Amino acid sequence: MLDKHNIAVVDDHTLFRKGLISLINVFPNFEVILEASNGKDFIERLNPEQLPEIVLMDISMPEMDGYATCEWLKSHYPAIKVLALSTMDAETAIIKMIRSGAKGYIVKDADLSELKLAFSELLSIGFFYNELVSRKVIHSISRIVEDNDAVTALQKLSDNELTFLRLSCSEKTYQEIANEMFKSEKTVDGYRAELFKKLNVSSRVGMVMYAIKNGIVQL
Amino acid sequence: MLDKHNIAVVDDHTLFRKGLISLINVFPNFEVILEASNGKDFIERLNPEQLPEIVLMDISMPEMDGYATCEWLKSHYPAIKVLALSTMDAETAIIKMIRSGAKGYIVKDADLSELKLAFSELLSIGFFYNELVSRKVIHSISRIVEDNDAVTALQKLSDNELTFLRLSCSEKTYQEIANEMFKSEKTVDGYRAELFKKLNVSSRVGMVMYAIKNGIVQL
DNA sequence: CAAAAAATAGGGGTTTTTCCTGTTTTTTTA
DNA sequence: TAAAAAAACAGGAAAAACCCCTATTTTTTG
Repeated sequence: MLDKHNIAVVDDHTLFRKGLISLINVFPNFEVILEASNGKDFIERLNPEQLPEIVLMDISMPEMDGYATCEWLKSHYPAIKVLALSTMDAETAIIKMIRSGAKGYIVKDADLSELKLAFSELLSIGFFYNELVSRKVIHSISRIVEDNDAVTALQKLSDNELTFLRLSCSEKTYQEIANEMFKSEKTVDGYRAELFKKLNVSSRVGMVMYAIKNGIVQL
Repeated sequence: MLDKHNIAVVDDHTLFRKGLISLINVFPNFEVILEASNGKDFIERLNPEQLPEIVLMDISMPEMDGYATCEWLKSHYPAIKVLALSTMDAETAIIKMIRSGAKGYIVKDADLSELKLAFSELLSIGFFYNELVSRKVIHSISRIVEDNDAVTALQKLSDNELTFLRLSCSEKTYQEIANEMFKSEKTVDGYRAELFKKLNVSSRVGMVMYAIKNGIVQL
């Protein structure tokens, strides 16, 4: 009788999670021992007596997203391998997830055989990067510096800058935004200038697109 | 021995589709008889000898999306009930899908019992709208006219307007866009004015947000 | 073909955005 | 608590965006 490998599945979409689990449990040598709907939930449920070897983790989740959870795992349980699972094949998401410590990346429209392959590779050689990911990574090497800026920029925005940025994603004039924030128009012009520098943009449109791209505002 | 109800599942994310199918097949009175990765694929596989009663359909898919497929079904097989399945709980998506003929809407983070309930309701009373959807629908009633504009506006944009709109989603000035399009700045100013009217916006930022919201440009 | 519609372009104006340069006020920190 | 740093505010000016009106030219259509 063989020892099954323990898997955890973290995804906020219940139907997807349940379905994935039922698929994995059909594999003869893998078993899902833990499921959670987001990073916070996962950490709470994590039992040190029975740790998973592989965590299948979605990127975008409420409460605590894939990046943060991956970072947490890296520092608390470095032996646990994270396989990032996402609909996005966006370069930035892949890079960011790998930076956060993910050992592999698989898109949701992959097929079962690829998932199985990913599991095996993770257990044998410790990582799994298919062609898609490799291509994206190679393509991004030239842009790593900018990406880095983009990733860290978010943390450095002040509350006022963030509020201003959100309000700018509208048809309001800066004058109207100033009124809404109970600030002088010259003050918000300062926020604008600061944001242009921090986000590396040169127009309000660029700023708005940055905000949308990085989920600072939702449409 | 009971007759199982036939279900079709249309979703481009293979893992999700396969998982969902394995979940549904556990239901004693439902059986998945058809799976497809997008609308076009679905129509090709559809066998008039054995039609599904319910089609679980994703909204955003390559080749042919949920809206178009739903419209096609409405005119070709009006008896088949579409249950829209999406990660988005955006009002516009729900409304648009219902307009296209979907008989129900369920988000991907619903749980299994809700899916089962949706199936039963579809078969018994012909539709399924949970509170989430109802709330969104009610909230949108006041805005149906505008939504209607938004839905139809897309078809009415000329090639030049579309090109201009896409180019506007950048930090280029209108002058630069005019050069790129080999048009006078006054001409593109005309496109701008026309787009403001058609999209019902009053600033470039509003125009850009419309374009992003409606998938005219991708980030 | 002639009328209508759409695309192109211009003139000239106001408002908003962008970009300088500063000063004053508040907050942080050594 | 005094110095330093950060935030708020401001004048002025150029660039860009926005707006209204008119006038060709091209395309569509009855």
